Amino acid sequence: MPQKQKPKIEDVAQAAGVSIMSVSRAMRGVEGISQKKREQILKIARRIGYYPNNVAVSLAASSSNLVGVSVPTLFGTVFSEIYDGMRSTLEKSGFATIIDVSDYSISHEEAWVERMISWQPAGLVLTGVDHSERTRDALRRAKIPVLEIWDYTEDPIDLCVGVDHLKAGAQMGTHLTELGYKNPAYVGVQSGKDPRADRRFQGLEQSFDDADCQFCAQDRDAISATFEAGFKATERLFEDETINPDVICYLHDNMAFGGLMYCEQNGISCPEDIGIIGYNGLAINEVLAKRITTAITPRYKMGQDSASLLIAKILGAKTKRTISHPVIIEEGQTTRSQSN
Amino acid sequence: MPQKQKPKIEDVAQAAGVSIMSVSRAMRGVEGISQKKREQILKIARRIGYYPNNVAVSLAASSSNLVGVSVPTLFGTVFSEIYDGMRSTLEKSGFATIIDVSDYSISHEEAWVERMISWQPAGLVLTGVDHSERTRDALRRAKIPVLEIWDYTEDPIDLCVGVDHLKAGAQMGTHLTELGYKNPAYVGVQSGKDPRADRRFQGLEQSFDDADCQFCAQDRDAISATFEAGFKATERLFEDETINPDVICYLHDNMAFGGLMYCEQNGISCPEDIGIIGYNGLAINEVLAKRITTAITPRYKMGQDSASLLIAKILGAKTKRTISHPVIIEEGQTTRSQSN
DNA sequence: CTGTTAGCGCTTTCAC
DNA sequence: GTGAAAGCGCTAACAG
Repeated sequence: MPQKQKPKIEDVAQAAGVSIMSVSRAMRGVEGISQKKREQILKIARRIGYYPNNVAVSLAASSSNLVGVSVPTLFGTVFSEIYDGMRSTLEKSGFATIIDVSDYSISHEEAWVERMISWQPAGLVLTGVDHSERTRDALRRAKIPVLEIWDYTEDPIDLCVGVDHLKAGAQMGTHLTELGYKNPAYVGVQSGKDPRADRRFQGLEQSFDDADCQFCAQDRDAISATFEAGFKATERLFEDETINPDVICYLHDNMAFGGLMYCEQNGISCPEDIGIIGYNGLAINEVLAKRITTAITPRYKMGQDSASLLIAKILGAKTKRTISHPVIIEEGQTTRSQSN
Repeated sequence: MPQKQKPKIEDVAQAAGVSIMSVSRAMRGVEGISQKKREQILKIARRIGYYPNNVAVSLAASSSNLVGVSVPTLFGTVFSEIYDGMRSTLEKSGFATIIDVSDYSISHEEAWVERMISWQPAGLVLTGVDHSERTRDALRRAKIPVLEIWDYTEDPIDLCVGVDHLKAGAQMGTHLTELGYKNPAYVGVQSGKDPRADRRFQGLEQSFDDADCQFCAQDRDAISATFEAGFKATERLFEDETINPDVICYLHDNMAFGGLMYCEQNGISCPEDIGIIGYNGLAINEVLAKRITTAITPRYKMGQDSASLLIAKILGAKTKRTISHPVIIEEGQTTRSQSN
């Protein structure tokens, strides 16, 4: 019969006829107790429905099994997938995650980090490598393992697992110039909002520059990278008769899909009249008659790797500090060689 | 100059020349301290960079500002959107969320609830109304406010905000029979995996039954409701020449989109040869030439309402126990009247 | 291997 | 309005 009140460690100790320290050791699976006693205690704990109070555990041990994760958004599946990979791996090692959605705001992230540190988390995961000085300060002082994800730097606060977006942009640009595209347009969001997208854009620019081309237009009116924003931006692009791109580079597959839809619905043939390239390699691509040319990012895997690295660091194991994941250019049917 | 060590309440008290109790009261914004003193203390706290240790706060107060949220999946944007509405509302009231992804497993949920209770959360949010007896037991004993979301019941554990999926299914079915469809097929996932989808299916069945029709086929091979699963299931459906549906009801818009793609790529005209109906009203629909007929669920709003209700309950305010959100049938271009 | 003694940093309670 | 004392439930450090 379970008791009325929530059982505490003392109740287990009493029921088992041992000290609370023995129960503590048994529950945590640490050394310093005989195998026999441990099993007995665990059995009794289960019987009376005892679960350690995590709050008390964390206070006494001065650290919790919480990991704080800050992502800019949960829309668009990109961060959902990264997070999912991370969460499932962390969970296996007994960590729980507290999530934050910063909406791409550095100051939001800053406030969250400060609040989060009050939970004495075992680790913190931040998206990107752009943080406020105050955030860096708080992190430094708290001495908590910090992992930066999605973006890549050789010189992280602590650990970094991500994609070199500058390089990814350059790869895409090179791919396009090799196909013979000469007059690219760009569709994205407000400059400064998404640093990774901005870096990819720079990479694209460099590659095109190397081929003596430059962007004939940039549409950055969108607030977020949705299907509809891609559709609308493409509409604006084609309504302006002074520009005449041969390929449109979209921030993201979802925007690219919106753009593709605009073209199909307005008699613009792709890839004949216009090339389209996205980014990420999202699931929707799998079912399209005309698969979008894109750069595939290994999101779930990245999440898993991130978690492994962070766990290693938390447990004090030696690990590399950074992992850079390459993107894979996937040639779809929305681009083709221009040399005919 | 901030100190080397992480400042505690005592440091603030010393710096301000008051007792730690005054600092405690000032920080929490509770009564029992003069306005003047409070402001002084807060200023000093800010200056030396003091943040209350949440773990200690929670232990002493026997309750935390954490809210646990369990969702079956983060793919497909449905739960991301609900969660986002919830999170943003909770955050405004100072709550942080710990998320769980149960992968539609009741036993996973059970284990998580038990672990989560150890954090003395202010509240718990569970997806659906199907839980193990042991989960219900643990919840009852913990006396924590519990909110069930997405599904709907008049008799929740505690609070419930969601959609009546049986009714939603029936609405869709009635819509289809009124259009004159007589020979429906169903595409979903394994029966028992997603109780809400099963309930919608029942609703569909009832409506069709009322019109003396029944499902000519059901494809439930899929493990999850992805674009690709919808595509493949549709392929299987059309490869079987013995069945000849006039409309396919999909578990979810993503599957419906996959199905639509299969049709377009295989010379099957929609809505001429086959009708298609989805569920949820996802963002992708906004940019399609042929918008998918669907039932729109107010996901973000539901998240906000959920959070408001839970917060009210946590703060001890009187509120209604349940909110049922209606779905809105949106007639797209993938169905049409059959009476010609 | 086992148990005792001090806290972890804060809030509750109860004096003043 | 203010502060001293007594925990919240558990673990670290030590002693046996």
